Formats: sequence, C-alpha cells, structure tokens
Amino acid sequence: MSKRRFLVTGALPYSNNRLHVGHITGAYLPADIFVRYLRSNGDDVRFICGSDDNGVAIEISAMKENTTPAELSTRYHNLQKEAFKGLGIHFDIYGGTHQPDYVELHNKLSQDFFKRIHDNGHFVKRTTEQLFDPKANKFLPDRYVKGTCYHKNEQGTICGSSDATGDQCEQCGNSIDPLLLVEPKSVITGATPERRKTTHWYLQLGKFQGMLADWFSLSSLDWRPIVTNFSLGAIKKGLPERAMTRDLSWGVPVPLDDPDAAGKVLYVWFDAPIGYASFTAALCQKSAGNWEAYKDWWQDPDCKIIHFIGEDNIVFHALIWPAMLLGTQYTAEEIEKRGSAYAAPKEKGHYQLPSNVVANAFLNIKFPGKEEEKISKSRGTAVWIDEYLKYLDPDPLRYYLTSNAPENQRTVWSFDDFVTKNNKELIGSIGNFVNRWQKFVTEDFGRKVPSDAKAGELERTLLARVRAVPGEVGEEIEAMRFKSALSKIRETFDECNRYFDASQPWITRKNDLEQCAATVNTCIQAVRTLGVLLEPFVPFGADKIREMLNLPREAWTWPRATEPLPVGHALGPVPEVLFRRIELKDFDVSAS
RNA sequence: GCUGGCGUAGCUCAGUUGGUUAGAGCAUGGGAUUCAUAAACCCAAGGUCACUGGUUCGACUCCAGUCGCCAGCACCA
Repeated sequence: MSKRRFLVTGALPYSNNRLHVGHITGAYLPADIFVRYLRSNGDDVRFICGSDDNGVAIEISAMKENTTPAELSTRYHNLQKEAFKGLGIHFDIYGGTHQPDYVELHNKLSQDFFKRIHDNGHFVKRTTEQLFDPKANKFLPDRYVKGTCYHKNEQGTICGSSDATGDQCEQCGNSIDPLLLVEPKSVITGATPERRKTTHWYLQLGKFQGMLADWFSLSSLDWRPIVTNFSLGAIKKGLPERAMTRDLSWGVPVPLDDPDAAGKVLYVWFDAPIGYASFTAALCQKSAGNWEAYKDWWQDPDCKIIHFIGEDNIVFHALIWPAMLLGTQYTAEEIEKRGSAYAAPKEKGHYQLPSNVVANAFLNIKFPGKEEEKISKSRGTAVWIDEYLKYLDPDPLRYYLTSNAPENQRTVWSFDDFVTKNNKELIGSIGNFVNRWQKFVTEDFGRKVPSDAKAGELERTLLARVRAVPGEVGEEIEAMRFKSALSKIRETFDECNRYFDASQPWITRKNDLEQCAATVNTCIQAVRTLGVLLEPFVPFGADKIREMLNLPREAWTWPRATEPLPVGHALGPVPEVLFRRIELKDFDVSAS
C-alpha cells in the first residue's frame, strides 16, 4: 500500500486564556489520536496547530490586564503550548498568528488570500453606522456595549432591563440592535458611545451556497451529523454577507490601497484558518528552507485535509473557510456561470477543500453536590490542564476524555466518573492484565518469552480474536469513532482477563509448567498486539509496555502489531505501574 | 419568537442503512478465586427506549404532534 498523505489541523486556541478539559476533548485529543494512529500505520501526516492571537477580544483583555496584546498573547501562547506538551499532544508545528516567528509569513499569506478574493470580486464595500467609544478610541462590538432594553412585550410595556448587552437582552430574550439601546454605555470605559460611520468589506457568502451545497452532497456523507445538520441548515436558510474587516490596530492590516482601508485589519476569523496554511508554510521553511512547499499539502488532490474543531467553530470551518478557498479559485462571474456544480481541483495550483471537518459537542461539568453546568472561564467552573498536570498523569485524562467524548452529543465531566474509569477500567482491566503475569515470567521463565508448545484451543481462540482487533480499531479510528475504538480495545482486555482466569496459571505453574508457559506466552503475544493499539490513546502507558516487552520503536507500529514475539525473546525489566490509582481527594475540587 | 439538536436501565454513555429475548461500564445483591495497583472472573436483578398518534408484516430506529432540556440566531471568539 502506498503511503497516504494527510494534513491534520487542531482548531487554533485563542490566546487569551488557559486550556481546560473542554478544549482538549473537543478538538486536540481526537486529532492527536487520529494523527498517532496514522503515523503508527505508516501514513505521511503533518499535524498543524498554533494560537489565534488576533482579534478584538485579545485587545480588550490586554487593556483590562494593563498590558499589550503582544505580551498577553505570547504569555498564553506559551502556557497553552506547555499544556499540550504535558498531555502528549505533539504538533509538527505550533505557530501563532501574531507570534514573532510566524507573524510575517502569516500576514503575507492572509493578505494574499484577501487580495485574491477581493480581485475575484467577492467583496462588497459598505458603509454603516456603529457605536464608538471616544475614550478608548474604539468601535464597540456587540458585547462591549450595555444599556437598557427597548423591546416591548405583548402587553405593550417596555422590557426596560438595564442589563442588556449589544447582542441580547437576558431578561426578555430578544436580540438587540446596539444602535437602539437606551442609554448605552461602553463596557470598557463606561463612556457613552457615539455613532460613527465606518466602511468595511463584506464577503458575499450567498454566492457560494449552491457550490457549497453541492460540495456537501459529494463529500460529507460520513461526516458527523452535528456538522452536516448545522451547515446544511444554514445553507438552506441562505448565507448572509459578512464583514471581513474590522476597525482595530491589532491584527493583519487590510492590504488595499483604498484610503477607507487605512488603520483596519482583517476580521480574526478571516485570518485564523489561514493560520493553518501559514503554519504549514513555516514548517516547510523550517524543515526544507522552502515555505512555498506548503502548497504540496494544501493544493494536492491526493492529500486529505482534516480539521478538528469544537462545535462552536462549525460555521467558520464548514462554510466560511470553504467559501474563502473557493473565492481564491473562482471569480464571481465564473461562479455565476458554473452554477452550483462543485468539482475538486484535479491539479496543483488551487486549494483543496477539507476532506472532513470533525467537530465535537460541548463537555459540561458536574461538581460534587452541584447541578450539571457549562464549563465557564469567568465562573471558574472548569478543570484547567496546567492545574491538572501538577497532580496527575496525562494518560488517565486522555482515557477518560476519550471514553466520555461528546462525539455526537453533549456529555458530562464528573469527578466520580473520572476516578472510577481510571481505577476500574484503565487499571482494573488494562493495567491489570499487563501486570498480572509478570510474576510468572520473572520467577519461572527468567523474563524470556516461554514456549507455546502446549498452546491449545483456548490460546488459539484468544490470539485469533486479539489479532483481528487492530483492523477493527483502525476502521473505527478512520471513521472518527474514537470512543468506540477505545472501548473495543478495552473489551479485548476483558477477554484477555477472562482467558487468564480460565487458564489458571497460578495452578498450572505448580503441576504443569509447560501449560503455564503456554499461558504466559499467549498473554505476552496479546499485550504485544494490544499495546500498539493503546499508543494513540494512552501513549505514556503504551510506551512503558513497549519497554517492558523490550521492543524498538520501529517494531511498535500498527502493521507489525500482530507479529508474534519469538520464544526466547528477552523482555525488559518489570515496569513500574502503568497507571496509578486515583482517589477523589487527589482532586482539588474546589474549583469555584 | 425562529432554526436545529437531544430526551435509552439508579448514574455516565453505546445503539452504523427498521427485523429474532434493547447493550457496555459503574453502582446493587449473590457466588467462586488469589497471579494482580482489595484488581480480575461467574450469576442475578435493573428499561412500557419522554408521551400520543401514524406508516409498515414488523419501529428505540421513519413521519406528525405534545411535553421537557440544550444550543445557535451573525460583525464575540
């Protein structure tokens, strides 16, 4: 089989906060599992991520912390990078849209994108009135205005809630036009905003919807329903135009000669996904001295591009980003002429659309004695990765977040459940099976793979079963069903434990050492296979298994997982425990 | 309000084109065992698959409606 090529991306984390378990289970862990599997399988893959450093929210966060956007974003960029590293999530490159080493290339690519889409006639320039904070010298996006709600209820009385923000009134539930708010105030400075005219460039998304719908019908059959339902629903409603520029100083400058473009930057969601490409370019520059080689990944019909994201990013990755990519290829007239027929570019020179956009739903959280609630940074209802890693190992978290992943619908993090899954499944089933025959192989067989001369029906049945699992698990992973993949592995460990109990080596060791040898041999063969399969999910524990089996890394691959270990092969030393027990009190649960 | 999603054992979740007695783990009760991080193994109990109606030889699975919960509703990311 020739090597397949994949470019896998993890959603760019916004660099104004630390990472919590919701981020990890939403995008990065499934992406890492997928990438580790592909690597193990021998495929050619690049794993791209980095921080999203632009946008108004970072500018305002910096203002509140009395620092600069550059300092703030770099600080969080580094914290996030450390958190990923601690969890064993290894990107080929971790860039940043405004980090010193990446910003130049990122700005260039983003501006090229914008110009091409502009020259292809997909923007409409439009002037509107927006609220402006004269003290902060800033236009105010929705959330940064508060005021009194102007909505009338059925009885004709005014809602009058003084807590309405520029996008929604919590009290009456209606959405708000910030220009109509009574007594508006800037959230940043408290100043009374004034109306000012401003000009922006609006991407005509509606023009792309036929082509996007066609693309969906061709490509999205095996995508997750939360992605396709959302996207097709939005297309059906009609895609509205969206401004792709902002009145800000922090970001990618708008690359037009137009005086109206002066002092404006690209909308953060315009340049963020381009970060995937610009970081790929940075990687190519680093590894081969040729940044333009990023096209070998992005414009190659044989390379599959796969985006892993949280559900809040679906609209950007499944609709706007593909529209942008199409906008670089076709002029507005060409799209008019082609109608809705989508065809992937067959040769290099044009961007390929993503092969899959893999989204997870949200992870809610339940603290002991409290109701289930959303993970919230501001309320402190989160489990932060850097905090977690101070006390506990990465594998239990990876295990729990995968086995309880919100693949199709929202799920709940519970501390009890985390502890139980670790102690009963990860340790009780998996760790236990790797551990429970160590005494025999050490005391009776000198830590060498013993003879399987007396292997019988039980042994053959078990190994046949075990050796079928890599194919099954691989299929599940390729279908993005990580939860199911992991549970297949765990079920196989359960079968191994049943086999061990049925074989009773602790008895045969006293009266039939040959039989005992066959049992231990079978256990070793099973662990040799299953250990490889564990690697994408719990890489730290899997590596301990590999060392215990005394196997080099090149033998630790998916295709070689079913290779038997020869009789007489010397094992490594007895491993320290693979996974440690966890008690609920190990957790500092007083998060709020 | 509009749009979409969800509602399966005490708990957390599966259920892949509608088809024989609806699954797993945990928790519970009983048994058996000792190699193992008091782990593993066997058995039992536990669900009118939110409710109502429809389509069908047959529906948890398709359709309609009702109730409940959640999300999005655009220049926030």
